[in-house]
Amino acid sequence: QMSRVIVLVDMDCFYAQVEQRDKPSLWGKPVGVLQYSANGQSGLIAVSYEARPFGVKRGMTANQCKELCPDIEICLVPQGEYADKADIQKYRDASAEVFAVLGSIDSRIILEKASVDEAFLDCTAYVESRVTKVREETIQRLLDPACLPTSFIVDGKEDEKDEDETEDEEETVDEEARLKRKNERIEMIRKRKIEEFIEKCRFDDEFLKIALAAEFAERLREKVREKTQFYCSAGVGNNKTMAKLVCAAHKPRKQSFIPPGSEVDVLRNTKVSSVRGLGGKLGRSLTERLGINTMGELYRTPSSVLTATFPDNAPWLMQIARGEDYDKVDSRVLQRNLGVGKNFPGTMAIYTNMNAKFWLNGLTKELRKRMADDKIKHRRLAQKVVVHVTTDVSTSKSVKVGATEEKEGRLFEKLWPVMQSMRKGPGEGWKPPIFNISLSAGRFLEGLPSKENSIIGWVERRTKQLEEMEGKDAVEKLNRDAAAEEKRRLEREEMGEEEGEGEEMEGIFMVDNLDDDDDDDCLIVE
DNA sequence: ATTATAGCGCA
DNA sequence: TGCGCTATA
Ligand SMILES: Nc1ncnc2c1ncn2[C@H]1C[C@H](O)[C@@H](COP(=O)(O)OP(=O)(O)OP(=O)(O)O)O1
Ligand SMILES: [Mg+2]
Ligand SMILES: [Mg+2]
Repeated sequence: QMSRVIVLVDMDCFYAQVEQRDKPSLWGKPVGVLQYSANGQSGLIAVSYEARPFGVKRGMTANQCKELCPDIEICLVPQGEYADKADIQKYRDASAEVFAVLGSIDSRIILEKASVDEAFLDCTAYVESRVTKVREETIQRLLDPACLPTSFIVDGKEDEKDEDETEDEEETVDEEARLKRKNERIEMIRKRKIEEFIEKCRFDDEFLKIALAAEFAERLREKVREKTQFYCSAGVGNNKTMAKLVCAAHKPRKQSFIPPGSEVDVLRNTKVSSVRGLGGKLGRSLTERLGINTMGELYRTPSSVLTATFPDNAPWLMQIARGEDYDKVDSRVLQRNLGVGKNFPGTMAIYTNMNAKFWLNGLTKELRKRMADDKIKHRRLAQKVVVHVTTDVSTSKSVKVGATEEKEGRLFEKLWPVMQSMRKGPGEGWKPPIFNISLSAGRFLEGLPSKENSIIGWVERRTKQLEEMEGKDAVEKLNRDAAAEEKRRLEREEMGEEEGEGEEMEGIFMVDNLDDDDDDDCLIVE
């Protein structure tokens, strides 16, 4: 089949950049983002590039990283409102800003949200439409050094000759000058390789399509930077696996692409564990059972051996080793489910009925807030909530269905019995002890009942105004304010009795009236 | 390390 | 469809 052109965009030290933007004095400084949990368990979940040369790594405690990098600035992940837990909403909001840019460029591009900070883009249709343009003009444009200013070719021949540091013959006293000359040489090699690549584009459309996607990615990244202040990196390849792999080759603030046909060379010395899908048990068992450490070794393993050892995975493994991957870019920017959860490790485990109820209650409130946000923002309602309880040995899980629509206010009453059904022990105690509770809402039904439309309509009009006047941040806040109001409405409903439709409508009318008060952002006037 | 998501195979 | 399990950020 026709070859595809895939781009993977991944934000650089994403949460750290969010904190740097929040507090601009942190730009250019070593920054770590620390996730607390009052358990005393806490670790870094993001580390700025300035801190990485010190050896600071994700997972380290504040003390550990202070030892390696005394000047590191530690930022804390916000805490939840209802439960003593981390709340990463601010990073989701920042992610939404980035995706607004990614989705606004060209309607022919298929966009898949792969995580809070990365996206796959299928640019095939877009580049196909540009391959047909006058070739010489395109080539001249691409040859301009300003066209691919942060691009690197990755062909698997990197450590052949002068590419890496061949130490200077002469003894230099001036460390700075030495470094400068080294960088100049790296930049020279970079430019030469790009030129070689572009020259191939004259007669080879496969090369040209990659180059056009790289040009596109340069512009896209610049636009992300303009609109959000965040830097990112990108990888370009013929499939998701290669795009993702090559993105990591040059980071931060850079992008990389593979000359068509060099995939196997790029993979040759790649550790299996760094390939998407092989970072876990499968990759480990490749090493343990067949002694395979690199993708080159996997490539050379006879298919009979692979089939005998991994019958289910052998076909996929052989494709991936050849640099082939037929996984499609799935046009999807919204999450399929949303959840909250908390660990209770070791001695923090939950042993009592009361404690179980306490945490389920807090987590339910956090979930309900998320559901209210999602409802306003995406106009959809979760049809299913899953309660997951991890105990001693077996991780038990149970689900709960039921039209959650409009019943969010009674969520806890619904979930508590589900949770109790997982209790084995009688009386006050809870057996077996619980090490994790997580809740997740999903199976969304698109669209809202028409009775919802008043508040939605208000948000829509207000969104337009704010976008013009104040930008994306204000819009995110507006959505949350509206969700908060929605939540309060549900709480009133929960409190009490039948609760008149009148009061409800009144709240919304008041909101409606606010429309003309153009300087008032507040939704609630009670 | 902790807290999120997504997707697969099986019954 | 529910559940356990795997993989990833
Ligand atoms: N294991 C984890 N647990 C919790 N949060 C995580 C974990 N891994 C990553 N995150 C969060 C914080 C990261 O800033 C964000 C994006 O992850 P990721 O892209 O892997 O790293 P990064 O963006 O911090 O650095 P890089 O520049 O290497 O991409 O997701
Ligand atoms: Mg990243
Ligand atoms: Mg990432």
